[in-house]
Amino acid sequence: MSDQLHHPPAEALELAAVLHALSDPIRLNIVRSLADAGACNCGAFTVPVAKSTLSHHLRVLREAGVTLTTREGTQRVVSLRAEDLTARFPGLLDAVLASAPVAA
Amino acid sequence: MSDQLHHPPAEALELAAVLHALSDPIRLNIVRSLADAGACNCGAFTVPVAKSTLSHHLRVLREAGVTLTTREGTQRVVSLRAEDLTARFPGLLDAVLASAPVAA
DNA sequence: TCCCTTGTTCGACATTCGACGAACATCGTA
DNA sequence: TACGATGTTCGTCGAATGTCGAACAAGGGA
Repeated sequence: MSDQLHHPPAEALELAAVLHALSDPIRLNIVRSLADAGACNCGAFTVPVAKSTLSHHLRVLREAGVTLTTREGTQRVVSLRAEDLTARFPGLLDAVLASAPVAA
Repeated sequence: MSDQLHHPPAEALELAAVLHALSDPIRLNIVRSLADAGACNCGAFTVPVAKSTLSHHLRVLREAGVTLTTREGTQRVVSLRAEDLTARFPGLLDAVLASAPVAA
């Protein structure tokens, strides 16, 4: 297997795919956690789903180009691709994060 | 039936719903047309789908609070709720429109 | 009145999505 | 080597989504 997980290059990010990735409450939650905490391993997210489901959501985010996932020993470290996103879609991530105080 | 179509009030717009409404290429196309042309009747959109499908997409946009639809005789006039969206999610619509030059 | 234009609504259908548990792979460590 | 921790992948399920055509509703003219 590729020891590198699939990530789209920065210039290939598609708006519809990014918006779709962000349009799920669970994933929005994950993105907010990442914006707050910087980077997390997969187990650090407090989402009310099974780990296989979490893995699925992280994959959607990763394949849309929203997050970056790297191997760190037996763990995965997930972080926001904030710079790539902002370069491709200026203001989008900021607007989403500003509007997404979860419960609001 | 209600001669008024259902539209969520400005303060009830949900981010995930708005993002989901915008995450479809066809709907993104519609939103861009509206941003350019101001307001259109349903038939004015040049989208490659059947009219029933277009009607469905317009409903999704309307129920997410992205567009406003009013009756105008036998036609419907569809417009962007740009002010409501910007008030609720500052910068979001601008970012989407700036990034959505369709073919880009 | 009859008909045409404009959209909506109603099934039907295939596809996708989100969710789960079970099984598997990988790495670090005892 | 054996085991435990961490995630991924697989198979499955039900619900939602996108699409279409056909039927329907409402207005405006001829």
